[in-house]
Amino acid sequence: MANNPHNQQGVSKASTTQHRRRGKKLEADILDSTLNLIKQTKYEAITMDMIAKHAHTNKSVLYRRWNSKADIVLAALRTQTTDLAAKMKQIPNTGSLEGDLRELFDWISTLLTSMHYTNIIGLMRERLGGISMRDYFDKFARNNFLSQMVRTFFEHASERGEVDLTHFDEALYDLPALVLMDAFYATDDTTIDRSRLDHILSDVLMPVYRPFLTTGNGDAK
Amino acid sequence: MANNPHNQQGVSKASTTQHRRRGKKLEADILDSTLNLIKQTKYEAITMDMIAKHAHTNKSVLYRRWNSKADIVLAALRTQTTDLAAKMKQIPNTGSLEGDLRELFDWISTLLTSMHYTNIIGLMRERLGGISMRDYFDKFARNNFLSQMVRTFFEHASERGEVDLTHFDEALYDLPALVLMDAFYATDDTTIDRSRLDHILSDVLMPVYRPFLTTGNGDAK
DNA sequence: TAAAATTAGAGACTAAAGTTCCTAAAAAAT
DNA sequence: ATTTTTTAGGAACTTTAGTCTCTAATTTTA
Repeated sequence: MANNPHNQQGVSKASTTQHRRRGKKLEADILDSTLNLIKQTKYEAITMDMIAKHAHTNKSVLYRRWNSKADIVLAALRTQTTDLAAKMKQIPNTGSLEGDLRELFDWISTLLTSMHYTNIIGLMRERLGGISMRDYFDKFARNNFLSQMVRTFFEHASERGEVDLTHFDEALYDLPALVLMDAFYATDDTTIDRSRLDHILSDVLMPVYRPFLTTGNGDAK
Repeated sequence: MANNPHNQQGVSKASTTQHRRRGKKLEADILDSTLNLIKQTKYEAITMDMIAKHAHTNKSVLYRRWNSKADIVLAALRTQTTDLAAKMKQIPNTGSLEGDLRELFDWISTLLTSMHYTNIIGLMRERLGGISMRDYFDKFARNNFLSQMVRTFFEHASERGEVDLTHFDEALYDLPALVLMDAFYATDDTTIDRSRLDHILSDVLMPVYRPFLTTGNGDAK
């Protein structure tokens, strides 16, 4: 009772207790710290204690909010992608399926090359190498904005009569996500640059989608 | 010197030292044990000590041969797939691309439904949930026999003049592996049955590949 | 067949994820 | 303003992957 280790009587309160953050503010700070760490260090090299220390908090605080290291890192990354998705504001509507897709790819390219995101491929390949398949599929590959957006493009194209979806299987909406994922993971290139994305769109995806276009009559060029 | 814990003088040697296995024999036993374990328990619940104990050996023996838990489990699974790949003996050559693909899918179906492999999807989705993307891509998705075989089918088809590969991108050889992987991981179904595989081949892959067929003249049905 | 080189097996050790329990701030309720 | 509820933060603890070292069995070499 007499000497509680916390009552170092007289020592300026600045160094002892700095106004505890809680709720959203604390959470935002933690994710921000995590993001900073993942920009500098690869996933495997980051420890939960590091994240906690970096955010001036404690491991138990982290586990109260997220279930695993993968969860917290993915959550941190998602703040960024949803941020940028919001910036993209309205869904592309150029009047043609290919135009819409190209705008989406432009945007991905911007996302990847913009200052903040140059490392995102490195991130995915090197730093997120330890993230499990299950996590990846659950949280990124399916039901993500990418596949959603592609689906919307096709719906618009269908309304315009540009495309015939009679024999178009649902699975084909996920193709861009799958092929991009493949490109991110299965290559040794350090960067996925603009030309690489162009290649994927022009030579892989469009050839797949083109046969579903109803260019004038029955068969395309 | 007098009482070395190992010299329990007189105790039948059967219980003390049972002829140490080494080399290939030991390795085969370990992989076999691992396979047995993964059939019963999910990946995350298996420990290296369990594997070692199960194979009546020691953890250090495991790490002498494989670099990680993922490695040893993948190695164990691969013994099975390469086993079956060997049984498949010659590459399908039915005279048509679709026929060849269908035979490959038949074979995958057999693999998945045969006694030994009913659990392989559960394995992939539940028990291998902890395997990293990187490991997966490096060791399964790319440069695997599946993509290789698809490539061969297309080469044969090209030789027959059945298909025109001028604008066919390399990435499309990997499509079956990617789509199957997606099906394995991103669904909540317990089984990938025959009809599911049929659907993937008929409604997803064939529509993608068909436009490259040179059925008679320039454009197909 | 004895000596030398390998390699299995036992077990201690390290590091980091994830858990638990406790104390003390901060916020909400009275 | 005081009590109650919630939640942050500290720290010890458990588990398991992965490392390291030592001893003894097996194989190879001479």
